[in-house]
Amino acid sequence: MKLATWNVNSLGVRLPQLLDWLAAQQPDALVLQETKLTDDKFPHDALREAGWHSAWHGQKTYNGVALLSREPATDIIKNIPGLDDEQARVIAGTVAGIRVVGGYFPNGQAPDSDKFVYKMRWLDALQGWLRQELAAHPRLVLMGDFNIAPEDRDVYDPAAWAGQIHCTDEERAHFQALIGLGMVDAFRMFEHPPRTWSWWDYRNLAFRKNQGLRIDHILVGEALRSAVSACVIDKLPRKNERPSDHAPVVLELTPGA
DNA sequence: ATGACTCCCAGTGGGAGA
Repeated sequence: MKLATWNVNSLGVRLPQLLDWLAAQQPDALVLQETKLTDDKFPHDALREAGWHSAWHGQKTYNGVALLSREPATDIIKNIPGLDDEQARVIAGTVAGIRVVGGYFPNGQAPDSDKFVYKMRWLDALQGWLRQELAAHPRLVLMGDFNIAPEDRDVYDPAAWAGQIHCTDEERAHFQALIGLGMVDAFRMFEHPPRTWSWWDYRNLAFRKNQGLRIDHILVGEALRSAVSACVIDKLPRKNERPSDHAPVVLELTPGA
């Protein structure tokens, strides 16, 4: 079984690349972030014609998430229950017995900003909800654009980024708190080349120079740990013309485990 | 050369992303 996450930075722009990637990768489920489409503009017909079911939760201009799957997802939840949030950042559903939670975590902009306060409040709410969700659905996968680089080895220039957004102690503590709920960072279950990132700035030739961050993650509930057979970042779409600034992250689970 | 972005909605610039 293959699950994946991809921040597409505008589904309107990236739909052809998404269809190509789906055809090549054949995931069982894929969560998208930054669709940047109101719900009436979601391209469900084009996806359905290509063989994919969709659930989506969007808004104008910013944010927007979706859950695509070969089989229809059930028990769909949009946003964090109990959190009063105008921003479309979460979609969850059950696919083939796996509880799939897709999230577009707030950016936070700067540690001294109102947006950072919102990021902390959002992370608190996510943690509270996921504690319950994991209890109800131990076979859970949380994936998406976390906008957190968990460790210095997830940052191309840790000295320059020290204390900066994505790298603050507060954000990293929240990442560890999610792990503490009983999940594992699937990427770190395996060896990878150093300087493996999931995001590269559009500016400064960052991709060519491989200056990036690992901020897109897949956390797997402990009940699924033994089923995890691979977790990789697929850099290929970042080499497209007009790419997203993020690369997909892909998880493989052993069937029947 | 040590520079070099891309969305969106606006409306010929500005905010946001990370």
